[in-house]
Amino acid sequence: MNSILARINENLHTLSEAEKKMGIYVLENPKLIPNMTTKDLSRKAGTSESSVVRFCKSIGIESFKTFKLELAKELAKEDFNLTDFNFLQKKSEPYDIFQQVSFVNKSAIEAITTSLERKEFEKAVDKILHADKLVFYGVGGSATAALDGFYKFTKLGYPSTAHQDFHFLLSSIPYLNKNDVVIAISMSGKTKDVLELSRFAQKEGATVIAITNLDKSPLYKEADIRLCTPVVEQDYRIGSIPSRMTQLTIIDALYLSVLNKKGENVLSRYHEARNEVIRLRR
Amino acid sequence: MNSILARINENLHTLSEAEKKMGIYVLENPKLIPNMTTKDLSRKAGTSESSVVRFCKSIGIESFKTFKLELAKELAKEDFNLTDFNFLQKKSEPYDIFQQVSFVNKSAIEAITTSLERKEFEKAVDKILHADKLVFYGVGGSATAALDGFYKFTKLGYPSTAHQDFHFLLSSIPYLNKNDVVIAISMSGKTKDVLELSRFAQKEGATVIAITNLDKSPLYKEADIRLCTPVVEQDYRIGSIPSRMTQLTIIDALYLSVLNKKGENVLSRYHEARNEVIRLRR
DNA sequence: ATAAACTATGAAATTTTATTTCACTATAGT
DNA sequence: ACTATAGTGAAATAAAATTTCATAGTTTAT
Repeated sequence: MNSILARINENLHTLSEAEKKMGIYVLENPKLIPNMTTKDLSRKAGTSESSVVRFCKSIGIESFKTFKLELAKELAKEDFNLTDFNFLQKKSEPYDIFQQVSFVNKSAIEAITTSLERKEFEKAVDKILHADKLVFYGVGGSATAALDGFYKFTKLGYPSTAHQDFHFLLSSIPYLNKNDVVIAISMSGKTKDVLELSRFAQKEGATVIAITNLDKSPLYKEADIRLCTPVVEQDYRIGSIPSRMTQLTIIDALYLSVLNKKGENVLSRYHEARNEVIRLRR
Repeated sequence: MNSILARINENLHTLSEAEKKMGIYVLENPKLIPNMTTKDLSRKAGTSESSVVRFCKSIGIESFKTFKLELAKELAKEDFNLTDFNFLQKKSEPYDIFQQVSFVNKSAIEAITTSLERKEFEKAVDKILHADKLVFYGVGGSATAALDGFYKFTKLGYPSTAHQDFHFLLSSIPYLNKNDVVIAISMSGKTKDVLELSRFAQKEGATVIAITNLDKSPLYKEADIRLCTPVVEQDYRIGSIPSRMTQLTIIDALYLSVLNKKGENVLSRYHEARNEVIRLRR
């Protein structure tokens, strides 16, 4: 089965009135969509252009253009359906599991293009570029990404933190100012600690960049800049595995973009540290 | 072969100067086209927006929009080709960098199949399944993977550690026994701390599973079980980024395999913890 | 050699399409 | 009954695609 259409079908009941009309029309005429405009589609589905755009966001795709593109691609494939997640039902052999998890991780990374908005990403890079201090915060499955960000941006010379301890971290927030950035990482966008921390930081004037699922969660709504990860199949066995890959890829992209923009200035220090690492290795 | 690209290739010599530039750019970067605008493409190809539109007509496609759509569909069908990593050379825009890093990460994961040996992987799963305690150790770029492993296997009820502090960690090694496992993570396989630790652990009777590049490094030679990551392009800008993805994917696969083998027994406790997490979220 | 005719090109204008904002409505919670 | 909130489409705005047009460079005819 087809993942975008399947996703629409599954979530049909969670959608609002106008969005449901959209969903039904799309499910009935998937092949027509890629050649339609928002106006066409809104007329056919009996809604408005704004609802078309909102519908795309609701099913986890950042824009109507991307929606059309992805749908076209999927319909083109039509057969290649390895997207079947109940592989863990039966007793699989370890090596099968390895191959499946590779596939899932790969697909998750592929899907980021559908959820990450270009403009938001550019805003994030720009903000970080001019930031004084960075705070990375994520708990549970998102702690890995926070640590990774902390590690990478420290290498670029940013005073950064990524403490796990919420109360410890809280005490550092009042020292943040307008040029400081909190990177709040939470798959669900509902994690209480992450939310509290980002609210507090905003109150103190810092900017909050959220790395979170494209979904109308509190964190999504409240963040200043949103870097969205795709909503992937939620199977409890896989848990946060593919999400963590997408979070990390976004961190990677931020890091490389900032490194690229900083240019030669930072590179010489970077190399200096690197050479020391190699020297100390022996 | 691919009909649109083939058509461009065949007719390249019949095209005018500006159109030829277009054709060459499209042939070199077909995957990027569907997400580009006329402006993007005209800049990259060194022509004007009008030439982009004219180019589409010249190769027999009525509009740029249709061109993008058709190209996307075709590429979706036969997705398997290029594996070239040297695109981070020039000054790129943030969003380009994002796309490139996604691609690199994806490719790296794909490549694990070529480096990870099935038998070694099965041995590793089996060993961990019967282990009493686990120690994850990795420094620098590999610290993320160590932390992630620590986090995951703790969820499965294993007494695990993943400390950063070498000397602190050393003091716990003499308490390891035959059933304990050290997962030593190092890209190069030459990192001094990781090597020392794994030698010490082996002397005390523990088993060392190495997650390291497929290469005749000291760690590769000395480990009891080798889970090899593919050797990917070593560009200092990308650094350890793709390697870290492969390390994490291996950890994921180990985790899921162990979870799967443990079966129902562990699942009930797992769910218990999970429900608490969800409850505490609100 | 020179003018006329033609061609290719990019800048700018126009049209179309997508996205955002905003005011209004319905509905739920107090 | 009164807020607060979510959902909606009309209208405004932004972005993207397409067309027009002036110009520069070629070719052709005389």
